[in-house]
Amino acid sequence: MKKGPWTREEDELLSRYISREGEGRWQTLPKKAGLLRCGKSCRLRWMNYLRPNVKRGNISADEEDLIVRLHRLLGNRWSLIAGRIPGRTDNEIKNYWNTHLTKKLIGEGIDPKTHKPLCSSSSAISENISHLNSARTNDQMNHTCGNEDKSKDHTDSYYISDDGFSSFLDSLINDEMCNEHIPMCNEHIPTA
DNA sequence: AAGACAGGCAACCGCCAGTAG
DNA sequence: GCTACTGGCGGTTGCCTGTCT
Repeated sequence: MKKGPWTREEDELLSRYISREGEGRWQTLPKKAGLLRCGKSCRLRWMNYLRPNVKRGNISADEEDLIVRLHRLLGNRWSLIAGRIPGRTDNEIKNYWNTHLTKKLIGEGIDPKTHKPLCSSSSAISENISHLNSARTNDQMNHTCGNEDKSKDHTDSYYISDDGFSSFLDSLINDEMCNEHIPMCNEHIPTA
C-alpha cells in the first residue's frame, strides 16, 4: 500500500474513476481504479484536492472573518465550518486556522480557543506567541503533552444535525449583534 | 554556498457514529 | 443486542520550501 504525496498519474486515475463511477465505496475503489492506496487516502485526496468545486488559492478577508465567527460559534468543528464556506475544505480551514489565525488572534490579544480577551499586557501576548511557536517542538518531544482530552472531544453538550440548526447558524452569522448574544463554543446550545 | 531553522500544507492516524447482517 | 464494516472527523505528523545565519 503506497503512502505519501500523490502523483499526477494517481490523481488522473482517481479522477477518471470517480467521474465514471461516482463517489463512494471507498474501500473497493482503489482496486477498481488501479490504485495502490487505501480507501481513506483516496477519499481524502478527492475531497481535499481533486473535487471540481474545491477552491484553491488565498483565503479572502471575508472568508477569514467568517471562519473566525464560525469558530467562535462552533469551536473546532472544521467540517461544519467548511460547510458554510463554499469551495473550502475542512482540512484547508483547519490548517489556515492553526497556521495563521491563532497567531493573528493572539497578536490582537484574543484567546483563539475561547475568543475572549487575553491578559492585556504585551509581555503576556508575546509569551503566548512564543508558547505557540514552541508548542510544535514540544509536542514532537513529548506526545502526551496537552492530549489528555483529545479522545473525549466528541462528548458534546449539544448536537448539530438538522436544518433547524443550519437556519439558526445563518441567523447568528448574519446578525450584526451576534457577538453580544451567542453562547461560547463550549457552552450549552439547545437543539433547534 | 550551505547548513539550520521555521512555516505551511498535504497526508496520515486513530477514534467515533451509523448501519447492515 | 452484538459484531463487523464503512465513512467521516479532528488531531497530528512529516515533507517541502523559503528564510536566516
